[in-house]
Amino acid sequence: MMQFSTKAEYSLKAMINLAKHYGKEPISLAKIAKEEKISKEYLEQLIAKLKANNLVKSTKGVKGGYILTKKPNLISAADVIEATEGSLAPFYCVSDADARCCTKKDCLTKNMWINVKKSIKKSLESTKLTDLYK
Amino acid sequence: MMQFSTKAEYSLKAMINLAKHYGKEPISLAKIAKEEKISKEYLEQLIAKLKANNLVKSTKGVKGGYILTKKPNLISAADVIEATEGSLAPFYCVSDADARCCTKKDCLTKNMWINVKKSIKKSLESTKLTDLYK
DNA sequence: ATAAATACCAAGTAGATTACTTGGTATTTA
DNA sequence: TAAATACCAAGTAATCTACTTGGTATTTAT
Repeated sequence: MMQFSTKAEYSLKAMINLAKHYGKEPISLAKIAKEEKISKEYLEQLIAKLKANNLVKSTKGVKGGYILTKKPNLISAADVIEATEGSLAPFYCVSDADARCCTKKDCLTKNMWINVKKSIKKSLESTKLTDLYK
Repeated sequence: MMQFSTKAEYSLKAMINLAKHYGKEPISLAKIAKEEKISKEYLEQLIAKLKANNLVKSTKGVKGGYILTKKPNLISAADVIEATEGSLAPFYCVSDADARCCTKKDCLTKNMWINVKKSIKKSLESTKLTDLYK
């Protein structure tokens, strides 16, 4: 089955948590993990990807933690999910990472996957962090 | 990564193969498998699902094989992929099979997944077998 | 200075899933 | 009666997910 994994779920929860505290002091990973009921050690790996994609920044040491790099209304679900899942491509032949596919000039099936990918992207890009909490 | 598996790929290939021969004699699984370069034994499992979803019908014995139950322009990619992949839901909380999700009355994240699912479905439902070959 | 709390990093692992294979039985036609 | 087909159930190797384990580096409070 084609389903986003808990990577998408957990990273969205973490980003929503940070969005709610936007403008305040950094929040530690331990606090986010506890509040969102996610393994801290696993979330660590996901937030590393969010940082690599410039969605959060960190400060070390006591009182350290994470904050968003941008206002919550400027970060989309697509940004978050693409960072942690790696791609929004619903099929390998339309993934940037894995572009092996049929060699045909104009593959009709590939065109279909391109459309599916576009529609997924559109949905997720139009959803901002601010749309995910009230 | 959220990607459809080879189940979607193989079953689409098989159905396109059958669509091209629509109205003629049944085609054997062995022939489809050979032409599409798919393991016959694996394809057997996939075509069983297509049959269970009433997309193909079979005749046994020598000269036996498979034919489509409907005209190729009446069968969508969504029909085929849903039959073999099990669901088009991009996240467990919007899957019919697995409806466990947050207990909140109006979960904003769930609403997002509902929209994503709808847009995937729309793309795949609008693509008929006849759109996948010329 | 030192201890505590934090981020950061690399490698290992159990369980689930995918993509098959294996070894059959049942049915139909030549 | 033999061959070709569909149909069926169970086993399996490789891969992926969702972690865990065991550290190091940095910063603040005491």
